[in-house]
Amino acid sequence: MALQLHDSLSRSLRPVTPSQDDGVYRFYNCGPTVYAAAHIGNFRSFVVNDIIRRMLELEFGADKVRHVRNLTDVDDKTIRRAREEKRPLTEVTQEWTAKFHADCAALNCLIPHVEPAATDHIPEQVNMIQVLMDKGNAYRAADGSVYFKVSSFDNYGRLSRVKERELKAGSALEAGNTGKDTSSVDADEKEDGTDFALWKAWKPEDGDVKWDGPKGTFEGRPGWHIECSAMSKKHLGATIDLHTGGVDLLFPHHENEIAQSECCNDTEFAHHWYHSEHLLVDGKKMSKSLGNLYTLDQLKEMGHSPVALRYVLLAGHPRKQLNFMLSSLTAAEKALQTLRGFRAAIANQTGDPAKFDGVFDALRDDLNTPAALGALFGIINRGTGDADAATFDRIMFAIGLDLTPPAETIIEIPADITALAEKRWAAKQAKDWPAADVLRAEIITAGWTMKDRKDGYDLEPSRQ
RNA sequence: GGCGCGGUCGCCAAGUGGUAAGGCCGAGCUCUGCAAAAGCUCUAUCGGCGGUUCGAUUCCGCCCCGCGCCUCCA
Repeated sequence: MALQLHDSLSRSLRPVTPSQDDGVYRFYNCGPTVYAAAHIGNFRSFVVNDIIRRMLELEFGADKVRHVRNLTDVDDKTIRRAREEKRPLTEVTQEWTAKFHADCAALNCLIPHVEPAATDHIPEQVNMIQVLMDKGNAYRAADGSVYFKVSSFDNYGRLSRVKERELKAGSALEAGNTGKDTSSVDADEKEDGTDFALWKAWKPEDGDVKWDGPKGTFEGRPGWHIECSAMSKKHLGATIDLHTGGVDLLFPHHENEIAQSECCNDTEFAHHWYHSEHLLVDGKKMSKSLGNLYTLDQLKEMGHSPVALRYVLLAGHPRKQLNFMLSSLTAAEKALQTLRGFRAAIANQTGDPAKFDGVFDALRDDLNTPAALGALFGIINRGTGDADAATFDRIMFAIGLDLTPPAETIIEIPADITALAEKRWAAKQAKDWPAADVLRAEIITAGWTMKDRKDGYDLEPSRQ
């Protein structure tokens, strides 16, 4: 079975194949906006993309995959953050980029081949906007901003099936079920409500964040969507094999990218579109207002490991909303232990690679990670038999689970606890069971767990 | 209002037109003085009502409930 992925444009499962003669598969994954720590929902999409990357490597070879993921380092949010903290924009974005990289590493994500930043590609974006203006697909508004003229692109709305972006009677906004502030939406200067910004003229609140714009426009900065069009073209070419991101990017972001790129390049932008679904927390989308937003650091502070989070993210189908619960992390830690135990049990054993075919089949079938995990445990439950260690490791590579046991944390054991443990051990050696039991109870009360071995014991702090 | 998704064991979660994977929790057992660890065993008829079919959890229709996007969010 060949690798197949769902394609959002045709809404069907389509095989994944390189379209260019060099056999290199090119894919672009919309990356983070670096203004704060990414939350675990963001990481769901990056982990899913990491599995795509890994599956592509297994499918075509590591040297036949080109993976690009951008960094959005200039937009309203980054600028606001810098202004609030009275720091230069680059200082803020570099800080959060470093944090993002650290989190990705902790989650065992492979590093993209290219990680272009928007601010490093201003000329490319300006050029693209220039072309669009020259072709009549974009216009300059009175304030010097440039907008894309949606009506100039017939295919607009094909991806999202949203033909009109205007507010209609009965829309969410009209219905009043929104408390969001729409005053900052740059609607004033647009010829049509559906048009979107390619270039945003400088405003006082932008501070020193500004660049020269296309000819005849004012200083300013690029709109959000254009960076992906420009950077994808620069690093992967006018037509790419796959473009990915979270569902929320489907509209307007990806719809707009298609419009810009296809009008500019006169060729298909992406052969294949893949969108991962949202991670929900306690049944709702994460949001600061609901207070159900978690970062990797927060989970670590609660004593959970990044691998456990990765496992939890794998436990749901990537294209289905996944309901995250903290208890899932505990379940994941246990499952991971089983995996580690199995791996240790088969050590360097060789066996029948075909034994694990079901796991790879599930993965190749639109990245069905939960089914793959199910198949894996099904095999594990039938015993170590002729399990092939190398094949097992390939599975771990594919889903990116690092089974290396978490580094032994050095824990200071208080002297009084050690003393109690020594006394109990002595009582046990003397077969004075009542005394031993009393001492065990005392140790437990003190918050520690004494685990006996044949030749000694271990002490661990009791988990809350 | 438009577009889309989902409702499967206590929790998480796959799946198929022929009576439902897996993980966690729980229960019982084995092994250990106890505990821990490990091993074994056990636990669902798939939101509701109709329809199609020899047969539906799986296809169609309606209803109920939940979620997402439509607003520079992964």
